[in-house]
Amino acid sequence: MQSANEIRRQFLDFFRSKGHEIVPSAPIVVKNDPTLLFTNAGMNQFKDYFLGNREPEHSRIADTQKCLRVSGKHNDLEEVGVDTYHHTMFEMLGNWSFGDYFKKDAIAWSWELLTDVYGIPKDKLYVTVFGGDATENLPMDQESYDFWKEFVAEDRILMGSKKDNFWEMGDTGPCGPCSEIHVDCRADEEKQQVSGKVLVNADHPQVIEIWNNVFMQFNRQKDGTLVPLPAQHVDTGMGFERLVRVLQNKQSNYDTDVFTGTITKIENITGKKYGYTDTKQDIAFRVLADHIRAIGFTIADGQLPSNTGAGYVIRRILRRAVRYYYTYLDYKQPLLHQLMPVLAKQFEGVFPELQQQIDLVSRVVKEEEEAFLRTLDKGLKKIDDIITDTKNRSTLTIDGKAAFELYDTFGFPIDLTRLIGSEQGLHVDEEAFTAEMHQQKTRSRAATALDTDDWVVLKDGGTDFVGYDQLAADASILKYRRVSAKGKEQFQLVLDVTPFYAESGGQAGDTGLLIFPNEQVAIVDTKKEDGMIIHFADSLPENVLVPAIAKVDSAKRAATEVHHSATHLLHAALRQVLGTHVAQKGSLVNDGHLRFDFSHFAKVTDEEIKRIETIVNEKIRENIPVVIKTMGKDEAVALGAMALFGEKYGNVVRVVIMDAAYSIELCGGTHVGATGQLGYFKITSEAAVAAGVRRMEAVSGGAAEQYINEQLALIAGIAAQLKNAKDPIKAIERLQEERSQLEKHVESLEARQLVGIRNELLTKDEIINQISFVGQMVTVSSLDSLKKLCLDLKSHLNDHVIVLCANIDGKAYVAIGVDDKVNAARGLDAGKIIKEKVAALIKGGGGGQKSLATAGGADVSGLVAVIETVRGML
RNA sequence: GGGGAAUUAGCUCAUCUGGUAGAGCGUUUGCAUGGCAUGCAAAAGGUAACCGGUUCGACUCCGGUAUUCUCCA
Repeated sequence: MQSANEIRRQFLDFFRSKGHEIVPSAPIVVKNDPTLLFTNAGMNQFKDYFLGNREPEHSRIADTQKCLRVSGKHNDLEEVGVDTYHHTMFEMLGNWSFGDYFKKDAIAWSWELLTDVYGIPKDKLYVTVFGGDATENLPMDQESYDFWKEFVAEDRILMGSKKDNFWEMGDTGPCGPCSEIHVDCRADEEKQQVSGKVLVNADHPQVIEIWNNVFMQFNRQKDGTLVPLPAQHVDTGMGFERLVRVLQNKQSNYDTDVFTGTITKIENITGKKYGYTDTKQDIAFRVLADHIRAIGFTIADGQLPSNTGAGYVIRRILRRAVRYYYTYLDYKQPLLHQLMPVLAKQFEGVFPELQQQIDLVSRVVKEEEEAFLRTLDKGLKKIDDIITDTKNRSTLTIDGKAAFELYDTFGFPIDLTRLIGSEQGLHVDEEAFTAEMHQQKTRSRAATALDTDDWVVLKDGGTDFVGYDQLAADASILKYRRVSAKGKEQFQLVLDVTPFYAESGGQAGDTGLLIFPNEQVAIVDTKKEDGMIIHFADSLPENVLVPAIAKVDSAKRAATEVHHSATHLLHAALRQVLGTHVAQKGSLVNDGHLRFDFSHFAKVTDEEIKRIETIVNEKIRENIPVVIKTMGKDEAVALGAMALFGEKYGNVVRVVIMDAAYSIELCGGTHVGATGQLGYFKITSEAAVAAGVRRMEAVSGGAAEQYINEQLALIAGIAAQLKNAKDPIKAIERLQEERSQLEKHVESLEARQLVGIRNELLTKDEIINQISFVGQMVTVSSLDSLKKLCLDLKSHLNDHVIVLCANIDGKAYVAIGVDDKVNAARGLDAGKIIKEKVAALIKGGGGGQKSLATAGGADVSGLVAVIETVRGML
């Protein structure tokens, strides 16, 4: 039996032998594309070639691409693991022709690979071709049909609908018919009963599509018409996991050696056995085997779990995995991180990025698991309360609102609530739960509602970016549009020539001015979208057709460049001081400061920070010229340039060098001319952002100078307050020490004073009707002391009624204590006495308990009457 | 970006509707045992995140700030 690794190798070898260039997988995490969080198809990284925005370096390419799908028509996260063939992360094998070969070769090669190389019996295969569509006026794909006829019996060539066999990238753009290959994996007796023909494209688990060949031959215009493309392309995708399942003759993707390694490991860890069935326990095995791949490779590509965007998707996948092992494998500690080494080893030869960062990834996963297990623990406590409450209300329905609160506020999974409820014979009010969920979604959408007008196109063409060399340029507007969010209106402008740097690689977008003959428009930000440089403005010029001078705010740009160059110096210094495991995990550079996230497993000590600062400042004083070159990627790597995990680089890269022996980085940002321009560098903070990831913030240039001045002013201020003590720190320590001693002293004095008053009051005890009565005016400093005094007296007198009155800062205060026995025998209640009798006498309010109550009021003259009134009640 | 929640002793957390801030673990001390594991007893430890308001009285109610958690986008 061929192993999965051999099968993958054979695919790549086969297409290499047909003249294809084999390229690495693009990162699974997509950056700088707001429409896509993850790579979800093999062609993603080649989109620009099909759109004609970029020229491919090879006309024939093949690869295996890491993809992730967590939503879509057939791929809901909650379904993964339940069946035997859906996945979150999967590999897509693909071969591409960019204006090179077309239908004939693509069809012949796919047949050759499947039947000759892989040896799939021909009578297991069916193919589909596009059958035409009358409403679109599209003919049937006769060409493909004819090419297939050479290999396949005609009754195995099926006609497909537009839905299944016509592929489009979007509403407009390249599109064309496609041809799929399906495999019938059923047993012979089943095949005799029902022909595989009718099961193709019918969601049968054993009759499955394994390969899709898309033939891009049209371009769809905005008006919906189709124009033949000048260059025709081939885009194919073969699901690797399915292919392996077919070749290894298994019923389920999870029975192939793509997954058995991790499943065996899970068996070892949990002591449970995988049983190939649909029990919850077996589903849990599949969920873990699937999810661990998605989690491992996304983190290796630099995306940490978080509470927004792509990071939130990873967090959800990870938590679903935890939920399954926690509930169905009865394993209550972190498990996923233990699988990571097995996975990394398995993919070492294909996707080495996981093995290279195995410590970091395992650590991040473990920490994330621990955090969620804590969340579960807290939720379990809360759900106990909810169940008790439900039972107390003598109903079997758990309040939907309560279930939602548990989910929404405490992150407790709703399916666990259902499960635990059902163990107690309860069910969740699903309708109310869904209603709450709906409200939450509506609220969020309303808050992020973005109203975008259509582009108003003035001129065709692309943008020429000149910002590396110039800070001003003559420019005219190519197109613009209005965007409004939450009542704020903005305009986006695209220029034919621009010196404005769009936010990228952590460097903030430029701001500046568009200077027209009669007016100026402020550019408040610059960002990239779909490869366009978009300038944000709060208003439009009167006449959008007039050329302008586009002028970048040069002071701000310069300050930003200082921080960007400082980031490179810092990165190199970190690797020198902490070790070469330090890799960039995120970066932010603007005119005010820089922020740099990097992998490292311990707090950076004060001493290390000093050494890092020293190195960077030495490099600044060396005044090293910053050399920027474009060169081949291989050449750059050979020079020792640092490239980032999870970044996709073209074959020609921009390299920033600050002393070839010190710092060489691939970077598209803008920099100072020589390091001396940085002036000074200072780290302002160091902290953890996630397991194994630290964050440093620093300032350089003018910002550093300002920072130092502020710090010095602060110290001067402190010293002045301390009367310029020689050692301010010691002076503060002494002050704190003195303060706490004084506090203790005052406390004990007061306590002693209260004891004195108490003893004196005890001598004034009168017996009235067998009740020990104390009613006196006292002098104390606070209501609290009055209360304490009353409590103290209570513990020294049996069968007591105590009334203490005080004038504190001109306000009247009363505390009344009644012995429990007196309360029971005579019905005297301190709280009631205060409310009903005392409060009115002193023109105030009050209350308390039966045995002790307090009141306060404005009228001090009423206090004598208070004592007499209570005496009268005995 | 929007909603919800949490913040109390060194740690983990109680304190039902406003009315005397507690427990377990840990720490210290003493006692028991030749020593250790341990057992018993006692003590110390609090600006209830921070700021403001309502109230006779606020850990508790209201507003703001900070940090953390969580759901949605």
